[in-house]
Amino acid sequence: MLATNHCPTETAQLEHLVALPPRAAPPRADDLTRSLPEGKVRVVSAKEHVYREGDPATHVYRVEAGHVCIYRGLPDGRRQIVNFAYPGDFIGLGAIREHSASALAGTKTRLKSFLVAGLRDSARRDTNLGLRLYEAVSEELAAAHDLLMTVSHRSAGERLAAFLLALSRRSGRRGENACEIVLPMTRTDIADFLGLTIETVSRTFTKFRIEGLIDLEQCILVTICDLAALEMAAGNGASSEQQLKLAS
Amino acid sequence: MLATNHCPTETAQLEHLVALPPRAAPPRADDLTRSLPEGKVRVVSAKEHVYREGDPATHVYRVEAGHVCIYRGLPDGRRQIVNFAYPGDFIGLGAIREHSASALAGTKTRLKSFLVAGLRDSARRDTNLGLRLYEAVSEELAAAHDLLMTVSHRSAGERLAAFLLALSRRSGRRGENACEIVLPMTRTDIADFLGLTIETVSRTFTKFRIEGLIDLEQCILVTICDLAALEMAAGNGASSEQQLKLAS
DNA sequence: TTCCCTTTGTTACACTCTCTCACACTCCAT
DNA sequence: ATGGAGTGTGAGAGAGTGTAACAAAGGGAA
Repeated sequence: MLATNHCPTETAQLEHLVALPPRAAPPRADDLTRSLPEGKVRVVSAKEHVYREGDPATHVYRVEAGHVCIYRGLPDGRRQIVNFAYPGDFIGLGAIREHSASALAGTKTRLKSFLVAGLRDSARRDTNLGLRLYEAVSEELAAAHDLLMTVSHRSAGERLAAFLLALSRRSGRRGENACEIVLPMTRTDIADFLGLTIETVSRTFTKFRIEGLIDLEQCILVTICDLAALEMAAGNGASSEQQLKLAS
Repeated sequence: MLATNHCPTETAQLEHLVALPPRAAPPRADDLTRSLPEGKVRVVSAKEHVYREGDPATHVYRVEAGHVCIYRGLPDGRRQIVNFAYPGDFIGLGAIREHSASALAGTKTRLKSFLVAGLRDSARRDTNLGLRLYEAVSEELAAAHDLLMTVSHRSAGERLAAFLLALSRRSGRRGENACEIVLPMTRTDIADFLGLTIETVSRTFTKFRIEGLIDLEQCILVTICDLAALEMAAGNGASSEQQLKLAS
């Protein structure tokens, strides 16, 4: 094993990989904000919470740069990341009175914040906004069901493969290279997303590398070498219907 | 092991347990239907689909009697039940263009159907309906996250205990006896909901019975003997915050 | 009714995958 | 330099699975 891919605290590298160019512009602004007053900018540093489970849901946010982990926690420390929010994504939408999940900035993150009260007012005036909110949350629901399917019925290899493919598709959708995936999140985050341990994630990465499915550099840059084999490993043999989706 | 709890096809028994008395009336009609024209009745027999994944989302339904399993399927047969819809619950709400999950009647089921087109029209007129739809789906999203947490990070015992407690709370909310839980669904359904195998579900039921947490009769009637111990088994030691919720 | 067949549930045993624990290594910040 | 955070890898343990066999109940046919 000549694996010399060791990972630095990712802030430094990611600042220019993620934050620098908004590339293909905020790709799908969901045009949710068009009916809203301009949001206020909020900057959150790495490992800092945007909001916590149980906080009153006063604001929703759109990620402008960086990335945010949305997660649920158990008192004993176990946690489940339910989504990684990238630039252009909204967070906090599903909250009624209080947030049902926590939002933790993975890297230094810039957000636009919108008042929930204003959102509801606008929804009462603009009859279409309510429907758009409804559709946005419906998409999140579908993504949650995808993740549920993946986590509960798939092996470690299938989960990681599905995850990489989901990130690849997301990159593609954003006009980036779909074969070069930047992983701004740590192994711990990936493990908490896929319901595995970091050791299993690490081992599975290594396995994929040895089998020639992927290439790993600096442990944050994944290159997909054999897309077909990766899809096979994800269990998307015939029907590519059942793919892991990332609310994005 | 003198376990002689064997389960009949459940239709006969359930017809009078579930369908007969709407008991405490459709408990939370979500008042979603008040702004809608009266829905048409549709009756679906046991093991028949209400709709399938991929079907165009033309209707949403409210369950009147019986119960419906909402599930996602993998081509190889593995499936994940995402919710059990009971009388009063809406199904099909989260679909935008086409259904993202299938709905299978577990027992003979009576539904009221509502046209999606009509729903959207009404939402454009009644500014509050859109928001109520949004909130309904948001609740489903929170329930999906609960299930995700349960399935990915909890042991078999914790999962089953959390499931029984969720059903118990649901019964309580409906004004029924919270300690006598009727299980209209099969072991297979429970397994597919909790991400386990039927053998493990069966073994865990037996374990709980031996430990005196529950009593089993006819394998469809569960009596909670030791609520505190069951909550302990579910991992709800101190904070009872993290409970499995059933969208209901 | 009785018999047969299908469906559903229970239990035992061997096996497998993942987790747990342990330690080494790299890079970065102090 | 030193410590901390993040990652990679190995050995052993354990929870859950898969296979298989059996039991019980219901439905259908005669």
